Parts: sequence; structure tokens; C-alpha cells
Amino acid sequence: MISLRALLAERVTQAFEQVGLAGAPPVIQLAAKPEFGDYQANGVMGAAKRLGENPRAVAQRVVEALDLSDIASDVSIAGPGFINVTFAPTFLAARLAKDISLSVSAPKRVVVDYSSPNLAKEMHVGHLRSTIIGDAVARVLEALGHTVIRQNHVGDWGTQFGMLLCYVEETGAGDNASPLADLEDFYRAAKKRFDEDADFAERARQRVVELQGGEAEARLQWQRFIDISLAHCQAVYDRLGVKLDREDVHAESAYNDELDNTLTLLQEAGVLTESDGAQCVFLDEFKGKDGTPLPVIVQKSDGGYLYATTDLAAVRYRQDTLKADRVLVFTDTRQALHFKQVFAVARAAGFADESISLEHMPFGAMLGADGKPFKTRSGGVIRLAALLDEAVERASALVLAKNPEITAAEQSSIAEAVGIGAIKYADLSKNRTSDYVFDWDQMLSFDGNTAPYLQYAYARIRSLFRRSEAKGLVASDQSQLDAPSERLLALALLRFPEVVEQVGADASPHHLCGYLFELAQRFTSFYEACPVLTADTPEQASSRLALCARTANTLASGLDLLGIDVIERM
RNA sequence: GCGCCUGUAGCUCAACUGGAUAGAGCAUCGGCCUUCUAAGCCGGCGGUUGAAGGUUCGAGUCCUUCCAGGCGUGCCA
Repeated sequence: MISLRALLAERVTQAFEQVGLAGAPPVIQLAAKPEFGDYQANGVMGAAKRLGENPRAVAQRVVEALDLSDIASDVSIAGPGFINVTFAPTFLAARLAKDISLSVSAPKRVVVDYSSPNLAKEMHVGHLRSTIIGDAVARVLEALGHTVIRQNHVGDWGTQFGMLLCYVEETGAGDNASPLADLEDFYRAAKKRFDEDADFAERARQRVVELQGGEAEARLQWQRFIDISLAHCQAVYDRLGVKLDREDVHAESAYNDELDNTLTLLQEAGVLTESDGAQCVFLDEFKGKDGTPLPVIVQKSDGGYLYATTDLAAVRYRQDTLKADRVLVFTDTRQALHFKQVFAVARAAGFADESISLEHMPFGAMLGADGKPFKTRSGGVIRLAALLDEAVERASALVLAKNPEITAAEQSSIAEAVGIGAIKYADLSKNRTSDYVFDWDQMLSFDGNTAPYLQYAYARIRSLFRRSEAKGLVASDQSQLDAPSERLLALALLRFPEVVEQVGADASPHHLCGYLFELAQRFTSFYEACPVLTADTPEQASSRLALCARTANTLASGLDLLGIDVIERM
């Protein structure tokens, strides 16, 4: 079903055409203030400006041509040419009675590249944002009807694997998984060996050459290591409720066989230049120091390839094999220049044609409460598994404090949902591109724009339904929107599709979070003002139960799109 | 040096891409529980949107110049 905003846009656009403003955007927004109505159309002012006409007069003509008699109770002109629209309660109620299904007019094939940890080490907090945000966006795009192809572009190739393989062989960790239980410790120990023992370092370098040359024993050991490392990742994904599995892994090494060919194709496209022994692509749009050309190096002077080469091969794979219309890559903002270059080279070389949209979706760093990069007290990286353990522990203590009579099993399942949900929501609710401050107390607070607040709102509604069922009350097909808080709640409920659409368009889950928070606030306001079980009449109770049911469904759907669990009791 | 990003209430963040009097939460102050979970609700306080110019009916948003911070910038990823 078309969203309220899209419906208004359609109507206003028709009116524009009738009064000679064809092509002008209607600019539909939520009303800035309740007294202005529900939505407003701001397009008249821009259009009048371009025509050199009086905006109020133009607005008058538009309103005369605008037919909203079936949906609006009031349409008025205000200020320099705002058109304010108030929906008729009967229209809102009728819409609310229908299922709101998410859909998109032109479904696409969308590659979502996210998480993509380096398998040499254990997952740490640096991987959290990509994993969580990418997963939420993938879920949203899927829900809108797009075909989503998840790509976990894990780092499984490179010089440090020689070091790790030697150490695996030395410790026998490949046969017995226990020394690899903590990959982070294992990496540090191997690094120590590498730094302190020249013989070991030499063997490690030799092992890389053997590995890259395809030597069977080296490949076997490497594969074992990768399997163990991926199992670590999978455990984190499963605990986080992230929809990634082995099927989605398309590792860097998967492009190994395409790298020579990628270089040849660049050569054939005529974009390749040798510089200081390295193979480079120079594009006019990238300038370095003093305006000198800035290269994208695709082959080192020693013949080795770089991650630019791999990423170029990945662009080809995603266009030619995966047939993607759109590619979203979730990495931190430090790689912005890299992807700008890779995408530009891909266009220049014809790896990506005009039909495919290549979008780097950057995100900022996670900072500690002190505003500095988020580290352990000793300055080390924080393992993701440890972070999740701490979240659940903290949530568990809170749950117990609020509800001492709870069973251990219930405490545990609530703590899991609340703790994990809190971490994910804290990240998702902030603007993706800026850095954000990681704060346990803030994210686990039951007040404010947090996962626990939303989960609590949901649990209250579920509790209400347990009681209403006991009393034999049933939700009606349609709600009466008499009280102001009922009307505000209804408007918020009907806004769900347009918010999800926006999140899909610009990969901004924080808009969905903001929406769900407002929905929950409007629900609790309604809930305080409008008794349900003790309503004046059975009809009123049923009407309000319908609003409650719709709210519960919307909260659950919205949180599910964010990858956050709801709970029946708190 | 050059490039990108950021700068909004004491703190954490919004502001639907140029719209009306810049909004929430936390903190703080004050109300509301014999009634559906007070893990809640209602209200108050709090702002020269880093600074100064400019563009126009209108600027947190766009352009210029500064200031502060972060990141990047030919052979790591």
C-alpha cells in the first residue's frame, strides 16, 4: 500500500500539472507543528520562485485544483505558501484497518557487503558497526522486496597468514582446536614469535610464498585455520542475531584467480600506467600533493597485488556474475578515498556500466566515554565476544534488580535480548557517518531512545493482551480515533512504510530508530490517557485493543528490521 | 601542503536534504501510583547551531574565509 506521504505527493503533483507546474517536486513533509495539521506540501514556494510569481497566489491556484475531499478534513494555505493538510479521522481509521505491507515500485538486486572481518584475528569492536548496520540495511531492503545478496568479504589472504600457519604447525593447533580458542591471543603469540625469532620469521615468509603458490600442505593448513576463524565469526553472528552464514562468505582469496585478468583488462581499457615500477591508474579527478596526479596502485613493483586490485575484481564479479543493480559497501569512513578511487577506476575501465550504482556507506569510529577510541583499560582491542558477554551480564543484573522473583531461565533469556539489543540499538540509533560514543549506562537505560525502552513498551502491550484475553475482550476491525492521543498514535502507525522506504534508500537505520521511539512514546501517552480494559464501553475497549495490536506488530516488525528481539515479559 | 569528515542545550543525539518559533533523551526542578508493568506519564529550566560574511521571501542545512578536532593522502588492508 502506498504511504501517506506518497499519496499526498501524487495528489499534489496532479494539482501542480493542472496549474502549469508540471515537473515541480511537491516536497511533502510531516507538519512542523501539530497546529499546522498532519502533513505539509512545501513545493509551491520553490516552484513560484522559478516562475517569478507570487507564491501565495500560486498556492491558492494549487489548492483550488487539489482534490483531497476523500482523505482530508482540512486543507489550508499558511505563511509564504505552505499547504497544510489535516487528514479526516474516518480516512485514518479506514487505512489503519488494512494491512500495511511494505513494498517498492522497482525491486532491484542489491549486493550488501558488510562485516568483512580479517580472519587473521578474532572479531573486535572495530567490526561491530559494519556488521550491525549492514545487517539492518540488508533486512530493510529485503522487507521492501529487493533481492538482497549478502557478501561477507572476509580478509583471508596476505602476509600475516604465513606467520599464523607456521605457528599453527609449531603448536599443533590445527589438529587440536583448543590453542585457537582465543584467536586474539594466538595472533599475539605468533606475532611475538615472528618478531623475536629470525628463523621463525624466515619460515613464515617462505610459508606465504608456498601458500600463494598453491602448495598443497600449506593450503590445507590455511584452510583449517580459516575454518576455525570463520567458526569464531559465526558464533558472534549467531549471538548477535546477524543473518550471515558460510553461504554469504565471499573471501578476498576468491578473487585470486581474477587478479591477473583484472590487470589485463585495465591494460586493454588503456588506463594502466607504469610508475616507479608499479602498475597504476591515474585519473584526473584525484590529485595528490602539489596537484600531482594521485595513483591507484593495482600492482606493486614486486609483482604483488593490492586490495584495490581485489576490490576491482569484486566490482566485476558483482556486476557480471551477481548481476547487481546496486552495491552497498559498509566500511569505516577511513576507506572513503579508497572506494571513491576503486569505483572511479571501475567506471573508467568499463567494469561498471551506468546501470549499476556503487555506493560506499561509511561509518564513524566507536569512541569510549572519554571521547577517545574505544579500547580496554590497558589499551588493547576489545574482543567482540567479550563485549557481548559484558552486555548480557550488565543486562542480567538490571533485570534481577527490577524483578527479583524472576526464574533463572527467564532472567537469562530477557538479559540476552536486552543486552544484545541495547548494544545494537545504541549503534543503529546514531547517524551512521559520525563517530559515536559507546556508553553502557546510556544504552542500557530504560529511559530514552534505547532498545530496553522499546522492548518494555512491547512487553506492556503483550501483558495487556494476556489480561484482555482472560476477560474475553477482542480487538475490533477498526478503531475510533476520538481522543487526541489516539489520533497521534494512528498517524505514527501509518508512517511506518515511508520510514522504512527512506531507510532503504539512504541506508540510515537511525531514522527507523527515531520513528520507533516516537511510536513508543505516543503509545505510552495513549496508554496513560486511554484506559483499555476499563474503557467506558466494550466497543471502546475493542477499538483501543486494535490500536494496541497494531502498535505491538509495528514495534516488533521495526525491531526485527533492526535485528533486535522483542520479549513477552520484562 | 592538499583532500574528506565533524562541530547543534551541561552530556548523548535529532532536525525527513532550503521551510514556519532548532527538537528528543539523560541530568536537574516540580507534579501524577487503592485502577491495564512508575522499567511509565505530564510539565518547567536549559540555544548567538564553532566564528564572520554572502546568496533569498526563508539558512543548522548552499557559497566564501577563518577557528577547533578527527581521518586520509604511490607500492598494508
